[in-house]
Amino acid sequence: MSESLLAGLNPSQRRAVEAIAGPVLVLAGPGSGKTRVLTHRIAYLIRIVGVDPYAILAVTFTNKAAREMKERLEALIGHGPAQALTVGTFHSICSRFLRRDIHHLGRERDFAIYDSDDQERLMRRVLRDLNLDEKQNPPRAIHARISSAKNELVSPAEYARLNRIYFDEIVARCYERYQALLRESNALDFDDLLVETVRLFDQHPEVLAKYHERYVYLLVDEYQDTNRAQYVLVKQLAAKRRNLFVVGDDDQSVYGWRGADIRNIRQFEHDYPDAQVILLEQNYRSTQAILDTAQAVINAGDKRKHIKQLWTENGEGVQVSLHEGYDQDEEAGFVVDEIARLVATGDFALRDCAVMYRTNAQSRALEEALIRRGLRYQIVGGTRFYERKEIKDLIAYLRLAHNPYDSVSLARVLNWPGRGIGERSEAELTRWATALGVPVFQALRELEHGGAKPPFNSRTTSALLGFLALLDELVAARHELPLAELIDRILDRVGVHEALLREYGAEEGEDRWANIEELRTVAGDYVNLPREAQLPTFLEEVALVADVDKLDPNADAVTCITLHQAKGLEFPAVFLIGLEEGLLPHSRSTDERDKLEEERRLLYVGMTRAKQRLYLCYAFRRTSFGRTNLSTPSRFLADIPRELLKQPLKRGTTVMSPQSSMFSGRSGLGPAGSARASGRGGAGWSSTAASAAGAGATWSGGSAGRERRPAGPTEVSFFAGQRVRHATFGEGVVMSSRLVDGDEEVTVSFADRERRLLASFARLERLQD
DNA sequence: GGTCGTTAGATTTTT
DNA sequence: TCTAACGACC
Repeated sequence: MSESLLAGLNPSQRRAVEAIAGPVLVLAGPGSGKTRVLTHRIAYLIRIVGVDPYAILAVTFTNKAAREMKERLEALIGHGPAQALTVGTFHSICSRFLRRDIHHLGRERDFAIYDSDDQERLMRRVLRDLNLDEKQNPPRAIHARISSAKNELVSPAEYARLNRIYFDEIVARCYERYQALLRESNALDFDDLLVETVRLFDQHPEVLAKYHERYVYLLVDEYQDTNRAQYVLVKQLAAKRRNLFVVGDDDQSVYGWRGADIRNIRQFEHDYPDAQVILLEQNYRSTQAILDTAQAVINAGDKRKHIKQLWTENGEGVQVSLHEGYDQDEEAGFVVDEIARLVATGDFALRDCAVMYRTNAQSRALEEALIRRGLRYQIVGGTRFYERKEIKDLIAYLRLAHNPYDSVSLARVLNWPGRGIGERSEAELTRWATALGVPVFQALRELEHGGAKPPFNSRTTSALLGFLALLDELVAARHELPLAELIDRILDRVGVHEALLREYGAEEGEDRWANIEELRTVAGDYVNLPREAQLPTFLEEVALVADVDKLDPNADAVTCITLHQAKGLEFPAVFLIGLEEGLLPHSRSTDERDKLEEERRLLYVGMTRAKQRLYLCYAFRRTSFGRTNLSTPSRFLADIPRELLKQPLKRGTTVMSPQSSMFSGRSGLGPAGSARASGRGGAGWSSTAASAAGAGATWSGGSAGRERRPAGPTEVSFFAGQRVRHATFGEGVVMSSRLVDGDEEVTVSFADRERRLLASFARLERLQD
């Protein structure tokens, strides 16, 4: 047995599998077989060392990874033992712990889990309660601060103590109130799942001891993306046994914005001085050509402590391609054509191809091109199923059946479908509950008993009582019915179908109803669980599923996915699109070095997803927010030696300026390449708006024959500051000018206001100063 | 209290 | 370009 578990592992992987005791850090380059190491190590512990699977806890980054790990383990150790393992994300594992032990913190186990939408709604209520203006204090911004504070394990009291700017004082007050309302609603938000677990272990050593007793071996995947709270949690759990095995790659740390702290992995040896450190450098995924290109990008970044030298026996492979599209549509057209071509060769299936991008918005042009071409595809993310209004409304009813104190869900459906409880009455109800110091549900109960004098007229009162009766009925039904039937009861009793038809008309109403039916089908799968467990399990899974979890690897379809979600996946052919300044690196990440480096790693992650073919694409101009702008190729591209890239030249295409030797060679580029390239896009890419739009741009159309060349001017003829006269509007000053769809659009500030004019029509007269 | 039309703002990335 | 939120009306 030992043979088969270790066979086929390289010496480093083998060391990692066999390093049983004490802390171990595995720095695993992309495609170096870390999943294999994790699963084989677990199997090894069970089969060879004789560890009870019950004593093993493994943390993965997504539910999908957890599921796959379990599946692989089933093949290695059998169904029974695999089921006894604890495998999941930090959030799902914490949720499980808390369902069991949250009563030690004086709370109830039926808590609801608030997602970002719920969190924002609750924050709105907080602002209203505190009489703060939403415009001046954007709920999302405040919540973002609170979320970061939680990730850093900073409590409301501590936050208030930290003397800071005025805004923080507001945040502190909101934080306090926000937590109070969560508690009143018997709810936890995503961050609380971690924070409360840490607090539980901190305040109740006897509970932690129980977990110490149980979990002898800890494994954590994607350790580079852990935040402070997760770091502390791991430390708590590992404190006694110290059998902590973490796997990660600081080159793939891309969740800094979510509180992930790259130092957790970089300082592991400092935290655990006796740690064994194992580097996995052999890559089994990609061709050498892809690896070289990816390493050129990552090595041009900041210096790292452990520099991995990735290598592979996979052979050189096909050169990485670089492609400039005329605009996002042509870029998408190229990608789609190329996918069709790859598939036609018979070497690739649709499922082998993935297109990756920085922002979800980029998927639109792509989706259109795929539809036009008739290729099957699946888009990960975007408008998520569980975020659709009708789905969230139905789930709100389910959550109320589970926990009627859930104030966000209550407010959500209080008047849906409309039952005569308008905005006014809702506000009144909330204010009344706040005054009484009770949850809204409790306030409704007061109304029923005619206790404290309620501020409602008789019509509103009876509407509210009708709603309360409905809630009571659902809460009762929750104990009597299996999940699927509970849903049917809600749909029927609430009149969801009729409401949807009334609200959206026949066509859209039926579409939305189809979504409801889909949810109903999903719920049917829970019938195998004990009746009492069906609803809570369902709600928890709904709350904690990630989009990527639903990716179907068996569907024969092109995968469209953000770079973040692509982490951990691999595809034979990968297209990275939108490699432009402002997009990657994203414009909000260019002002800080750390953020910029994270963008670089993001590109690296994307590139290293590719097994055989990698295409790097950018567009010459791009429309966002309905405005078209010329774009500059990403500065990171300048870090790739030109000889590593193949630029598929197409008929009649000369890309950009004559010196489109694109890369001025790497000589002298050094690690500061990004710094040098900043602002102007790098010397090699002197395609600033002016030169690209100017004489140098000998662009003559996209791929074979698709004529998209602008017929109008190729460079702007008006400049900011210039004084002009218009026949109707009089004199004005040019604010800016740009090329749009073959014309020049000039923004001019006239006496009354600013106007956008097309140069070809406006006949602007240039005035001398 | 519900409906319609206008407008400002939005898009980083997500458990 | 698209959406949610707001204000004017019924």
